[in-house]
Amino acid sequence: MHPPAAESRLHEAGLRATRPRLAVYAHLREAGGHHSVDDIARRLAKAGEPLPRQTVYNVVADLTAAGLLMCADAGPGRALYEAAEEWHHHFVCRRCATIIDVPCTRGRKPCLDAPAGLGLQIDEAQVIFRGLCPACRGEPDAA
Amino acid sequence: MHPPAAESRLHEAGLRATRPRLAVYAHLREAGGHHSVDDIARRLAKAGEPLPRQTVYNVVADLTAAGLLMCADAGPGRALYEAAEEWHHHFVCRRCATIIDVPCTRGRKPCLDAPAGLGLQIDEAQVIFRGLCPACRGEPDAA
DNA sequence: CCGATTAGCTTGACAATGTAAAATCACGCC
DNA sequence: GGCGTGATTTTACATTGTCAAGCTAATCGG
Repeated sequence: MHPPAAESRLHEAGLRATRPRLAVYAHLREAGGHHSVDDIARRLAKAGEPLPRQTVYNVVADLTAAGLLMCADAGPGRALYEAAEEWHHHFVCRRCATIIDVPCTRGRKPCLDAPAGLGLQIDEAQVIFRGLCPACRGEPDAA
Repeated sequence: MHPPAAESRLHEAGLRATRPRLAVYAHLREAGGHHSVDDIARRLAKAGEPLPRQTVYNVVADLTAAGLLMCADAGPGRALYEAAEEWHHHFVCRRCATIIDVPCTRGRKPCLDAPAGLGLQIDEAQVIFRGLCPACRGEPDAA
């Protein structure tokens, strides 16, 4: 689940393949989904690889810069990271706050163009869909 | 700049037109742009209308629910609010973090459809554009 | 006009999240 | 083996957001 490719990709980015980095990356790949920094730290601690919070912040920042991780935009609040290969968007349920990946129609960045005339140079376009997930649609309007 | 319409709109939403609410709303309309909660509190304090932080949180939540304010998605971190009438998106500069409004091509929600087959009921789609703003494009790659 | 009820405001404390600075450790190189 | 750089760890701190309880003030019924 955590191919040695991770090491090469780190080296390509000029980063050393250290234990914390491999651990965070491997964990995100195995677990899948979207996780906050403290979430990652907690899970790694349970898995017998406790890392200081600050280290996870550093690792996550490095790996994101190296392109191994993506920071998932899901509205204000904590930053969520995921190990993703392909560019995609996110759906956030208004009721249960579940996050569901939404494949990008184009599959590459930027997948959407901003209106011309503003002089903007667009690198990427992240879409956040909001609404009700399948599970919450079925339930009544209970709080 | 803060038409009495604000009062009627509050009443329509079943809310009382109290001083804090009018102050926050008027300030956001006058100042324009995107502001965090503490930002609003600081500015109101300078303007001679100090409000407790918690009150601003309450007011902002109420006004957002009433449709007078919008919560601007601009990535993780603090929540930004703005007094907006029309649905639009945001551009965030990678260098200077400036936020620029991007008009929505459709102008109504949802302005984008998620792929079918996931069973999602989409209410709205917020797009975050990232790249370089006109000012930062001209500058060299200095940090 | 007076009291009861309710919405809203205020206060204080707290938890979560993110950031900064400095010390220690480990690897690669000479 | 000694040095220098990158990485990790530790410590401390600032910011952001939330919870709970009490108080104020506006509204409604008498």
